[in-house]
Amino acid sequence: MFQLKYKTGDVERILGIPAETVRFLEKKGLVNPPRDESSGYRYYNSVDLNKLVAYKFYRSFEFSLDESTEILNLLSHVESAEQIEHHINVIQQRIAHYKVLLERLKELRHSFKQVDLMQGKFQIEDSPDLFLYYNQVNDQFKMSKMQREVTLEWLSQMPLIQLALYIPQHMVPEGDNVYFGYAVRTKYQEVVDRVIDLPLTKKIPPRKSVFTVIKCYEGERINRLLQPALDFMDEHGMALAGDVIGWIIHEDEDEQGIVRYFEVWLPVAAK
Amino acid sequence: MFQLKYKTGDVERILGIPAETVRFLEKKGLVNPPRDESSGYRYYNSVDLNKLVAYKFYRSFEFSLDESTEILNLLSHVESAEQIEHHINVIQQRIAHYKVLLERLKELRHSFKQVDLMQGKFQIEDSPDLFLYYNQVNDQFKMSKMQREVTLEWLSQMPLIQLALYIPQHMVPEGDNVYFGYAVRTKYQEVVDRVIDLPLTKKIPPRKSVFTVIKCYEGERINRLLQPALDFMDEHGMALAGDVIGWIIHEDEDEQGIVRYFEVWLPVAAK
DNA sequence: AAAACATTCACGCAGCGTAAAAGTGT
DNA sequence: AACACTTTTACGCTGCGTGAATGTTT
Repeated sequence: MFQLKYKTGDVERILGIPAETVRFLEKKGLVNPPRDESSGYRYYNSVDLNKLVAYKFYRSFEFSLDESTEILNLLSHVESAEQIEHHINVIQQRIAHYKVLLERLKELRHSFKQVDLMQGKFQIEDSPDLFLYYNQVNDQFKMSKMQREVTLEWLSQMPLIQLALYIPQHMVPEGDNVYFGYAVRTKYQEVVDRVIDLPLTKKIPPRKSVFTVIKCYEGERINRLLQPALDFMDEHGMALAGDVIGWIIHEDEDEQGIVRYFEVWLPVAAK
Repeated sequence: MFQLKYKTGDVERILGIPAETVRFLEKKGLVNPPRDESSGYRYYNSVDLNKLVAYKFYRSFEFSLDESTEILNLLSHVESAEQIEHHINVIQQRIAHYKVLLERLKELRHSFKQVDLMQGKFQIEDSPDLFLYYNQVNDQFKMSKMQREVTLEWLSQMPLIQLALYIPQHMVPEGDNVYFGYAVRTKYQEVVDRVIDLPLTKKIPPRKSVFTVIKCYEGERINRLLQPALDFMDEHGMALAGDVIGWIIHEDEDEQGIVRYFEVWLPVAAK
């Protein structure tokens, strides 16, 4: 009752690895079971089975198929140890990356919460400390070689950047010019290092501001929608004291059409 | 010199998104630029471009294409906020998962280091605290329905499990029986909870042991290779006091053929 | 003669990128 | 007429899984 050879289906039954997957892994060079001459059937032995298990083991660390196969078939224990060492770095970087994603996701969640909390309401707070760059004026994108290059550098820094807007003080509330681009909080130092010397990129220090959320239907001018914030300043003995910054939170659609929500900060000073 | 419409190539130049990718994203329903009737050329406006940027933004959080498209085109800001909330959980779980991987990788690194440090050397230490199951005796895999099911449950717990071996005390060094299967350290409580009541699964408490690394060429019997460890015990006034456990570290190939390294623990007591 | 296998092949998934062939714009 | 540009189509990548059509029987 000895059975030291296993067919593809046996492997599937014993290890739960689908037959076609086992054949696929053979094509990739992981195992190489001998064939029965006449039938073409593959016969695996216990070493093959354990190699398949070991393969699953390495794959579960997210080593690639090729890496796993190398470790199991090609590399000495010293070389494998180096691969593992390297993979430890990969995983550590991945953890670091996800931690940053998490922080940014929480910022994003905070922004979304502002929509219902702050629409039509006003609050005095320091504007975020950031660097800002724009490549779009109203509906028109800048297309010079230089602007393209700078834009690509900025876009490569997602998701640490925000899709930002910028309105010069003298365009509030009667002007029409709105500048769109990207912003990054200075706390994301690695991004700041990369954009700090780029042309058209400027530092916006935190300033005492009126913060609010703007609801902007299609065709409406953001500039004019800032009027209620100016009124709020007026009531509280303040006046606009600098350029407006902000960023988009979301685009919704309701019965009245497409609507965009923006967080905005309007710098203020005592009148 | 107004240009409010952008062709696919313009998008590529301005945003660095390859033209074919932009068309692909159209097929997926992210954007829907109008076409020039006669030429079939697509014309994008600034809203399209910003949607593509926003898409990249959400993708960089590892939202799927479908999720990103939903958030940008279908969901209200309240629904989007829920998606983000959910994604925060996803990312948190991913971080937790990678932290476990990292811990296990460091254990793996430690095992590989033992090969050069402990080959032919012996050390008294407590064996690891673990649960163990086997489904292979020498070269033969068990194929009963029950054993298959238990095996699958164990294999689903990778990479928290080890590919283990087990040698009954009376098989050392003269016997031939070696049992192969899987082990998990008791510190991985979530795995232990799943295997603790499975048949053929037994708890191996930590025991004072001789620890060493075995180098085993093909055809050699591990049982006999344990003799040096027994000699070491003898010299130090100890004797084998229980079943041997261990696990495979790696399979190498050198001039003499295929060689396997195992970490093994041989329980001891004073003679 | 049928049940229960095994084989190969093609196609599917995500999320694009690349290269080819044919048509268009200036 | 040259040349840059656009279009569609098909195929590649990773790591498999599924299903069909055909052949075998440890």
